[in-house]
Amino acid sequence: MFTNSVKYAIKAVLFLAVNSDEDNKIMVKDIADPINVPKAYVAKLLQELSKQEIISSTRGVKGGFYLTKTNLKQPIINVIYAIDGTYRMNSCLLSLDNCDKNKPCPLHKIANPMRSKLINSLKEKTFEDLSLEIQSGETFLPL
Amino acid sequence: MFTNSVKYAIKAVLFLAVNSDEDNKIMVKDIADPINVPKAYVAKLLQELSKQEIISSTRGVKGGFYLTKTNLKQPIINVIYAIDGTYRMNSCLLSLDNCDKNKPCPLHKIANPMRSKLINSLKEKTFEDLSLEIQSGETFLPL
DNA sequence: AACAAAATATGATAAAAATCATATTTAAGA
DNA sequence: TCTTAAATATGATTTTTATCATATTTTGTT
Repeated sequence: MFTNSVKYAIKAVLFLAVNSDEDNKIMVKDIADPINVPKAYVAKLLQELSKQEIISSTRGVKGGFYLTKTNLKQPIINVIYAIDGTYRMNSCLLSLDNCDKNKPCPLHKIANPMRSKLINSLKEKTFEDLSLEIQSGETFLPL
Repeated sequence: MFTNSVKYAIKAVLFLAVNSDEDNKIMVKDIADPINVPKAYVAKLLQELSKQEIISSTRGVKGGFYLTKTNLKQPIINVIYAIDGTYRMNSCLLSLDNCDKNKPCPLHKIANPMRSKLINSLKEKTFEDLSLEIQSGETFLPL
């Protein structure tokens, strides 16, 4: 469904959502382990997310990654688009370019309503929303 | 979502569902082109599906691939499981091994109901069902 | 029986994704 | 201003997926 990169990126962002803010920046080495992602790999992903202003960072001593209030308001789908691009999430199940409502592929009717709903949820739910659910113990961000 | 291999395999199976039967076997070279998949690639996939008895084949002169009545009764998910295995389709969106109803990951609530529905549809719909929809012009199996 | 036409088995190559490594730049503190 | 600790930029390596190629086996036909 998602690439490893996106999965890791989402985990990292949610970890930041729960554990960081402007006054509590977190270094790569303190993120990688708890979310169970190789350090060098997550470093690269965080750098990319930072460049795209999905998350925030400062370098040097006392630096690290963190989320601002503004960052927190973003929908989770931003992470997916930033790392995987938009095509993968939005293309037809069989990757037929001309598949649409008027000329649906055989899996369109089966899959599309659900895919649309999923995408909408991913556009609706912000980092903050998901962070609150984790903090309330409704959901879990494990190893 | 799916690998290319699964996409190609589904297209090939549906092409056979519409165009073949015991008396009308189709050679690899006559499948590859209409479904727009490299010949050597689809050959390998068809051989694998045949070995797993998802589809039927005979070799030698007048041979080819085809679907029996029994083949046609199978759910489309069989193709997915045969080519990609079961893990990819069934694992949690974040690939967390211990994600379940009791300890849901942050995306579980968003994604799982829809994923379950999709999987159920793929288990329900047979090759034959989809073939009939194509033949009736409801859906399309294009390039 | 010999030939030809098909799938099958096997493996080689190419491209993409995942992973790892490191020199450079920036910022804080002594 | 020097040192140190962090992200950043860049790219190398490994693994997986996608793709291609071919010798072997089987089956119908002559």
